[in-house]
Amino acid sequence: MCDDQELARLDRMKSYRTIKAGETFLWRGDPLVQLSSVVRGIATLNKTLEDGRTQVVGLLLPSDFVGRPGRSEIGFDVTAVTDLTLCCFDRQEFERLVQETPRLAQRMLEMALDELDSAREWMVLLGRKTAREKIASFLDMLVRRTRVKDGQLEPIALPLTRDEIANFLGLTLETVSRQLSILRKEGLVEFQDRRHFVVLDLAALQEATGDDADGGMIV
Amino acid sequence: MCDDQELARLDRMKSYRTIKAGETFLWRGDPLVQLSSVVRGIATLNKTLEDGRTQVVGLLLPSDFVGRPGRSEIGFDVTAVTDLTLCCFDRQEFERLVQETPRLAQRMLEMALDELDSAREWMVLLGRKTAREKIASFLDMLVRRTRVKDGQLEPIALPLTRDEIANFLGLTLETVSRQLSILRKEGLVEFQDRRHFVVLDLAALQEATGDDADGGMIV
DNA sequence: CGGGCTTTTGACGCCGCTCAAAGATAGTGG
DNA sequence: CCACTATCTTTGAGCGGCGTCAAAAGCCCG
Repeated sequence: MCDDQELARLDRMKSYRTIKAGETFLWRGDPLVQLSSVVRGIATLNKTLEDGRTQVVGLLLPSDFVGRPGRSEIGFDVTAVTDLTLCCFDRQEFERLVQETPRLAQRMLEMALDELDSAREWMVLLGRKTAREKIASFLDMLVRRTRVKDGQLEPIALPLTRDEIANFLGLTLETVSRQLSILRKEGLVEFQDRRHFVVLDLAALQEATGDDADGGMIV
Repeated sequence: MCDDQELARLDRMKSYRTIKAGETFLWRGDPLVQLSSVVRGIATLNKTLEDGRTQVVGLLLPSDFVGRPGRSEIGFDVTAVTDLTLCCFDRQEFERLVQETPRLAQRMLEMALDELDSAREWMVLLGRKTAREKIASFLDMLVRRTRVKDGQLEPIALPLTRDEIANFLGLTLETVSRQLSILRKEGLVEFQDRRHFVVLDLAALQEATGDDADGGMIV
């Protein structure tokens, strides 16, 4: 994340923590005593309305930051989607480090602004896209994420259940399932099992996102 | 925004610009040469899909920042809702200033994280709330914003047209109009003209937002 | 007074939600 | 190895909220 003797100091104050899949380990409103960053696994930031409707407002992948310096309360529930390993720091000590380390603050700023851009792209999806476009956008995002490593048409992991995807896209799990079936029947994608798919027609998939050519997720 | 001799330096590099209501003055994809902050008026960050559907992804009020340091391209269209006055800085010079001024970076970080929290609250609204709840949430946000100054039940300005509200909430202008009429007929609010309203029953309005008691917009 | 714009209201249709049931899949214990 | 169960997923039928299309009403400004 940074490259200096600050790393050494970060090193001394860090500790590791593991969480089992499915567990919500930070709750909105609780005091925020530790910050952390994801080492391994996937987590989501969620908010639930009083009647139980849930929206995922952030997806945390390895290297992503959890919690926010300069705030004493947790703003959103955080749930482990898979088994999770975190690298934790004491919040106040970390804040002190940020104050004394200009480059760390700049790096944090950069990360926050990137997340803000992603959140805004996601707002377009939530507010204006159809179910089909939402699903296509979601798959396209996964493709862009994994394409870096893979050559081309490798099978891609679908890390979330239908229900979790629904809460991510502002849909119901039934609609997610139906739209995935439609894309499959149209030959855009193919499933080897329910958690792994291959893109057969990337152009058509991106066409189905509703975005203009370059306009995909920044994520 | 900051309090030192940096201010003096900021002062020397700043210039003012005015934009007329309705004008889109920054376009997605254009090179980002100037950063600015809103002095007077209201602007929106928008993204438009290829078929014309538009989503407002940010509301810019006086003191809010426009553009983002560390990126060379504009990420979203920016439109003046009212007549607008901006205070502009050269981007590269501002970035240099940020690098040399730790406290400025920390302040920018704080602002970015606050915006990120608002964006996430907004994602819940866009993804999960009904039209009625969206409208109630919007009015409630305006109330919270203006209540600071006013004692209590002063008339509140509705700065956007029905169409702009619709693009903000992920609705159509007709639905916005209908839901406002319903809230009016139910006696929760009263309109003196189409751009100014009074809240008659704040408890009922907040009940209608769908949030739990404390859970409103952070904005 | 007249023309353009915003807003309201109505009628209707469709997309996605709800309710329901059956089909996969994985994990567990006999 | 095979029930047996719990969980996840698929698919269907029906409905309702919100979008679409259309027209009328209110408002601003010349």
